[in-house]
Amino acid sequence: MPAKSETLKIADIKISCSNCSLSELCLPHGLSGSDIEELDKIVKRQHPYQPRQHIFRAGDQSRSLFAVRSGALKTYCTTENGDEQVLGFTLPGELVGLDGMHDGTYASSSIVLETASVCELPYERLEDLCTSLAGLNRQLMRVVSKEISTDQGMLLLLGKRTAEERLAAFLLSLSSRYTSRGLSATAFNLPMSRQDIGNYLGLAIETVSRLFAQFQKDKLLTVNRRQVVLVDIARLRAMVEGCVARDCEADSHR
Amino acid sequence: MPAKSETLKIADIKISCSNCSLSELCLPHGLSGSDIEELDKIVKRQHPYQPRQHIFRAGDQSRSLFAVRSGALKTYCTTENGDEQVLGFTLPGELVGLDGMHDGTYASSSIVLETASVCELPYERLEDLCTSLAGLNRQLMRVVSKEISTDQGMLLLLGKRTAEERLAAFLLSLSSRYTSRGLSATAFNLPMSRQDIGNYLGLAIETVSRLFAQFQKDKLLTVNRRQVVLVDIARLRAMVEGCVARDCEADSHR
DNA sequence: CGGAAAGTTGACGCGGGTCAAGGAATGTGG
DNA sequence: CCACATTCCTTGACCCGCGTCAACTTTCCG
Repeated sequence: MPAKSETLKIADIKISCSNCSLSELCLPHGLSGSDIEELDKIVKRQHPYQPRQHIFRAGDQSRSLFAVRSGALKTYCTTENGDEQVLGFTLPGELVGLDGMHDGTYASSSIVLETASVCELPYERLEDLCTSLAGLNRQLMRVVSKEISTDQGMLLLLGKRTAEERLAAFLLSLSSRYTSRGLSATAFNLPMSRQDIGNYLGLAIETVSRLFAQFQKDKLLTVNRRQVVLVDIARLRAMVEGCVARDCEADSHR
Repeated sequence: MPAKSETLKIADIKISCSNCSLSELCLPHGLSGSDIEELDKIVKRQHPYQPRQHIFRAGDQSRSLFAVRSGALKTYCTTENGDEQVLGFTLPGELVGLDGMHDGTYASSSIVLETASVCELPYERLEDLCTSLAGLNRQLMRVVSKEISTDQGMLLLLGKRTAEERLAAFLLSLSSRYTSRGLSATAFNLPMSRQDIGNYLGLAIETVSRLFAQFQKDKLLTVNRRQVVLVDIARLRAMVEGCVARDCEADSHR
């Protein structure tokens, strides 16, 4: 299919790390212009992935990191029982596949929730580039280190917080992530189902549904299926007040 | 105190990465002999830390990774409310401080549970070394990536598992970690209090205590304060059967 | 020896899981 | 464009796992 590769080339001309609006959130953050161009050379860009397509699955040979340019992903793993644990949601500018570097296979799976454009970064070429660009190496470590901090924040949430606090924290996290992408802090669409939210927060789907209803009754937000408008962010913040780790509020500053 | 630095020098002669029995679990894993010697040169080794001493605290300027050579650490963070979430326990051969690399301060605190010898690895020198030793860079990524997988395993445990399953999984994890350090898989001392265990597993201290009693009644183990003997590992395994992620059982293979 | 910290055990109650039923939105084939 | 199925979401009723409170014992340490 020769037409396909031509389409790809045309796309490549238009899209690069240097003109990507997300570069400040993504790997290029803090790199010099020429370093970004080097990085850009190893990025593979493909046709958009459709909902329910997998970027990779747990157990697959792991060869690449993936940066999301648009859309939304869900990362999860599966137990031998067959039940699923949602590990996180990936928004534009964020990376997935970090957990595949330690033993050659991915430990989790990543599936598309909303049609997504994704940049693929082969480990091997990334590694080579890291030896020549110290800044890239440092930035990669930062991203990975931040991932660890985020996961540890989730441990706190799951270990200590009530259902109410968990949902409030979840909504505020989404809100601040949308904000740093230039979107509304108060009105957004949830890319994921109640099922996914409940699974992620360690709650039954019915509990999530009831909490949305209760939050609406309490005039904290309005919600209609996946459309959410946060009405009283201050009170939502108050609910999770003192529930986030000190010196760990990375999400809210960036 | 000139005698002090002499003591250190003598210790340095005796202890190095190349003769460390933990090198296979630690950063040197997979490195060549000469690479290990390079790594060894940047390691700072200090006097043992005593129980209740901090290796670092959340919010401190972060400058180093730390590798535990003996003893045991607890890593935790604190909310603004003042309550604590235990994030993990560090045994010999394991690293702490990975979460400090992304913004120059540690996101968590690390405190000594049992008198510990610790090797300090300054980020800056480690970074330099990574550009010349590709193997070290790769190994560092592996360690970090594994940390992410481990944390995500905990998310599953906290999100989906009953109190019983959590404690069983915790004991089995300790058992396998002791095994890979050449210690008994069945008889060991817990380096941490019931408080710490409960906090880590998202359970009340009373629940932990009751579960130990119940496990003992069920002939799964014997326990006397911190001395534990796992009597029926097979049944303990059965309890967490299907509760661990597929393709994620890193702990049990190494 | 005295006080504190750590651990155990029992009684009780609530947060949130489970089960069940039904409505609303979306997809599918005729 | 409609009938039907399916998925997603909501709401109510029930109840159990585990947190909370309290009392007591044992160990630790100055």
